[in-house]
Amino acid sequence: MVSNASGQPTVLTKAAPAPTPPTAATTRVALPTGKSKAQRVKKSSNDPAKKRGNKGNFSAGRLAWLTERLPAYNAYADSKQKKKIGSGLSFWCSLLPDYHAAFPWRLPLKDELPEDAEILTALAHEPETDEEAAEKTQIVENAETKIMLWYGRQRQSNKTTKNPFFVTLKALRPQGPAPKRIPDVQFYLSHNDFKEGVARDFEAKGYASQPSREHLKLRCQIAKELLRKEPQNVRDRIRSEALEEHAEALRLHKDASLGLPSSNPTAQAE
DNA sequence: GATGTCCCATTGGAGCGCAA
DNA sequence: TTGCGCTCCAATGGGACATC
Repeated sequence: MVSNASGQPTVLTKAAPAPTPPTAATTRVALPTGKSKAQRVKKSSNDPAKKRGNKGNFSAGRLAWLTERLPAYNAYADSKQKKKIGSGLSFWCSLLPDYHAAFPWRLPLKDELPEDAEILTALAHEPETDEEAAEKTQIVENAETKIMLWYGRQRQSNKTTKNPFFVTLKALRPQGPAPKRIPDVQFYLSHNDFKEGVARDFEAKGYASQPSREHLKLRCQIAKELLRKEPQNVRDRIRSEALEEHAEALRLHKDASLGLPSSNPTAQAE
């Protein structure tokens, strides 16, 4: 049995990470006297081994292997064809077996492939006990989860960092919820073909002398009554036009959320 | 050189939308 | 209904830097 030299987790943990006490990294304390934060000179290292931050889950060899297949993953993701893993049609159906063939399950994620063929064979040795079989299942599932997350993140970070307008477009996205469909009676009330009729009734009933805060309520009452008296084909027309208008409003909201240009000339001018 | 602090890169997990 | 893909956020590890 090959021990996990790099101490990587071999069990998938679904529970939330235990809260950790504040560390130097999480607690911000005022800088000591001397150079301010802005005065500090950032020195970016070209040496990947000396790069700041978390070193990640994968060895350099594995990263290279995964990176090679990133364009294929991007093409698969762009196609929006969601296929189940195991269906034989998913990107993962070919990638994951290839990965496990290239990197033996007993080799810790952060360890490089050994050059010695004998060691390689030993690392790929199939489990002999139930215990080992369970361990292999966990290791394989763990690795596959990490691989899928890795690809998703690579794709996301590429999209956001390669598009210079991403931040600006994001800021311009609508903050509110999607527009709601107004009731048919409200649509009827504001419809060019019927609003005059409502106004006539409003005048005829002498509602204009009522307090202005009551006007909207009274107009709605009239519209409700008039709509009820309309023939079925008119009521159907109102319903379909209201649905159409709502669908258009939803489409515009979605486009704006995605940062797409509006098809509405007025909105474009703004 | 040792120590303390900052800050970057990466991660896991939750939650949501949507296609199958 | 299921589960994949995506997004967001807090946590983590560790190099860079300033100070003593």
